[in-house]
Amino acid sequence: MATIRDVARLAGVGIGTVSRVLSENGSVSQKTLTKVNDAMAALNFTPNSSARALSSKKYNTIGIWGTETSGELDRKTLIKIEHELEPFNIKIIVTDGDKKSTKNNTHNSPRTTHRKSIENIFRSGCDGLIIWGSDIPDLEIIQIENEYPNIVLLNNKIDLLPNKCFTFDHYQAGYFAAQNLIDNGHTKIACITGWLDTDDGNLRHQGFLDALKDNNIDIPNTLIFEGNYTFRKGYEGALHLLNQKTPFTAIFCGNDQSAMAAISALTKKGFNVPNDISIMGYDDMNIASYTLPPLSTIQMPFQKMAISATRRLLNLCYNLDLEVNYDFPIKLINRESVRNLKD
Amino acid sequence: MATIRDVARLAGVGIGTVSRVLSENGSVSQKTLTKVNDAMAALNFTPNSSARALSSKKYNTIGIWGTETSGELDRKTLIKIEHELEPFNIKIIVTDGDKKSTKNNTHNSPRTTHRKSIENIFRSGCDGLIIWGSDIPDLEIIQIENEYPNIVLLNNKIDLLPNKCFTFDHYQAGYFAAQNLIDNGHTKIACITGWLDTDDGNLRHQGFLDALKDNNIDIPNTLIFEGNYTFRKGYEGALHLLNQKTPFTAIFCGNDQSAMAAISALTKKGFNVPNDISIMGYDDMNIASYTLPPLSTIQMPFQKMAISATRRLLNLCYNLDLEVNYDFPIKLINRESVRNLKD
DNA sequence: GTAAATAATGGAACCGGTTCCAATTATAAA
DNA sequence: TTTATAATTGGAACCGGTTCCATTATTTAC
Repeated sequence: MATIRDVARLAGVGIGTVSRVLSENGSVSQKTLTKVNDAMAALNFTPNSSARALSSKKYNTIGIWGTETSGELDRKTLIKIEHELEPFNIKIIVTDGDKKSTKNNTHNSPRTTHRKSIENIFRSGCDGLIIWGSDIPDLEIIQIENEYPNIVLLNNKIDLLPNKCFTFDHYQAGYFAAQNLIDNGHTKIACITGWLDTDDGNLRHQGFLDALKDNNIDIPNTLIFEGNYTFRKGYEGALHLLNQKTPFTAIFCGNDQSAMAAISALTKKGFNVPNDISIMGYDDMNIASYTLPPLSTIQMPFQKMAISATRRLLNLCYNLDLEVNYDFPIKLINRESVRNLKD
Repeated sequence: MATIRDVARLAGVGIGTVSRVLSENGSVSQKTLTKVNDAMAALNFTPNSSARALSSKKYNTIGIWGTETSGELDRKTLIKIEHELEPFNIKIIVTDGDKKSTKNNTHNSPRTTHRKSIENIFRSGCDGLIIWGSDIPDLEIIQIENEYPNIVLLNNKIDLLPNKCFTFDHYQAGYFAAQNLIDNGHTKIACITGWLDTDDGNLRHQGFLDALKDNNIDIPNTLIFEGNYTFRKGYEGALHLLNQKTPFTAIFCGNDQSAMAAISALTKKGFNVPNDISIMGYDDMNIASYTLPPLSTIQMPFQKMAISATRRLLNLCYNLDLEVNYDFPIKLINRESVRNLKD
C-alpha cells in the first residue's frame, strides 16, 4: 500500500505538497497538481484513514445511537443517511443503547448506562452522534451536549437545544388523528397508546386527549389501553378493550403495527372494520396500504427528517454549511379503516 | 485527553509498560500492573483508537455491505451483530452497494461499481466485511476474496468458498412450501416469485417447481408471476393471476410481504383466503401472525445465521476461535392461510 | 554463592498522515 | 530593472499508539 512519501518521490515533490493536494486546501500550482495526481493514480494510492484521523483529530465517522424503543429506523433510512455522508467520505457506525455487557457495569442504573455508552462511542472514535429517540432524560442530554456538542437529536425535542432537535409535532398529529375520528361522527373513541415512557408516545396521546376535550367528549379510562407499538400489544389491546363493558366505535392506535394487530383481533372476534369499529393508525408504514381494510393513518416524512438531522450534524462536525430543514409537515391519509358515521 | 505518556509519567513507569498492560500480552509484574491501572483510572484514560489503528494496522471495525435487494436486514439483526462485536470492542459500519454518486463513475457497469465499492470500504478502513445478498457474480466474489480474504457471505452460497458462506437451503424451503400445498390437496398452484435475479429468489423458485414436477403436477406459465418481494408486486401479481383464464386454488409467494399484499388483492376482489384460494408465505416475518388470515409460511433463523457469519468473520480478522454454526434448519409454520382440500 | 535462564522494564523508532515555518519562485508594482 | 508581495514548496516535528531490543531485576539450578 502506497504512502504519501511514495507518491512524493514518484512525483518529484515534497510530502507537504502531496498532503496539500490531498486535503485540497493549501495552494498548489496546476503543474504540480497534475504531477501529483498522476503519481497517485499510478500507485493506486488511497490515504490511510487511521493516520489521517490521528493527525487531524477527525475520525470522519459519525455514529447513530438508539435503543429498542427509539422507534422506526429501517435500512432504507439508514441508507439515506449514508448517502448524505458519502460525498464527504464520512462513515456511519451503528450502536445500540440497550447493550448490557459493558465491563464493570453491573450495578449501574440504565441512565448511567446510557450516558456511559454515549461517552464510549465518542471515545472510541466518532466526530458526532445522532441520538435517536427520547430515552435519555432532557437534563442528562444537556449535560452530554455540554461535553460533546456534536450531537443531534432525532425524534426528540428539548427546548434548550433548539437547533439540534429534529422531530415531528406529535402532539399536533395526535390531535389531528382524533379530530379526524370526531369529524367522521365518532364520539365513543378508544385508544391503544404507544410507549408512554417516551416523549413522542406521550405527546401524541396528549394531543389525542386534548382533541377530545376540546370537542367536549369524555372517555372513561377503561377505553385507554397502554401499548408499546408492538403487534402483540395491539392485539392484546383490542381484545382488552372488547372485554370492557364500555361500547366504542373507533380506536386510535399509537402506530400502524398496533393498528394492524388490532384489526386482526377485532376481525377474529367477529367485528367488521370499519363498519362496526373504525381504526386510525399512525406512521403510514408500507403495510398500511395492504391491511384489510387499508389503514387510515398519519403520514410523517421520517426519511426527510433523518436527512436534515444528518446534515445538521455534518455542519456541526465539519464546519459545513449544508441546508437544513426543521419543519416536517404531517399529513392525514384517508384510506378505508375509518367509517363516516354521518352518512 | 490523557495519553499513555501521561499514564507512564504518573505511574512512574515507561510507555512500553503501559502499552503492555493495555494490550494484555507482554509480561508485567503484579505491582506494576496495579500502579498503571491506578494511573489510568486517575486520568480517565482511554486509548486513542486512531493511533492504535495506525500502528497496529487493525481498524477494529468491520463493515456490512448490502444492496436494496439483499433481503431482510432489520435493526434487530444489526443490533444482534453489534452485540457479538462488543466484547471485542469492534465497531460496525454500514454501507450501501447501490450508491450511485461515486466520483467518475458514471459509465461503469453495476458490477464494476460493486467491486469498486467493496474495495473502497476496505481501503477506507475496515478489517473485514459481511457481504450480504447475492448481487455480485460468483466469479467476482472469488476475485475479491483473493485480494481481501476477510469476507463472509450472508445469504449467498459459493461452492469454492465453503466456510465463508452463510445461507439457508432456499431450494429445500421452496420444495417444502410446495410440498405443503400439495399435501393439502392442491394441484392448481400459482406462484408469485421473489426477485429472480438473485440466487435465493431463484433457488426457492426452483425448489417449488421441482416439488411440483416430482408430484407430476404441471402448471402453465400463466400461473407464474415474476415478483420482487415488494408489497406492490404481490398485489399486482395476485390481480394478474386472477386475470388469466387458468383456475388455481393456491399461490406460493416469494416472501411474506408479497403474500400479505396478495391476500389484500384477493380479498378486495371478493375471494376468500383460504376458502377460495390458499396462500403460502415465506420468511415468517412479524406481520405473518397478524394478516387476515394469519399466514402459513416458512421460518428461517435469520438472526442466528447473521450471528454465525459475524463470528466467522471475527475469527478471520482477529485470529479468534469462536464457535461457528453452518447449519440453519428451516421450519414450516402452519397458520390459517392454507386450506386442506382433502377435508 | 555463582552462573544461567527467565521475567520485567524503558524508550527509540516507527506507522502515515497534517501542520507549520522557513526557503524558494513567480508575479505585480514602482 | 528592482523591490515588494504573494504563491508555491520542502520537510521537520508531531499525533498517540505498538514493537522490538538492550538493559536490569529476579529466579532457578547446581
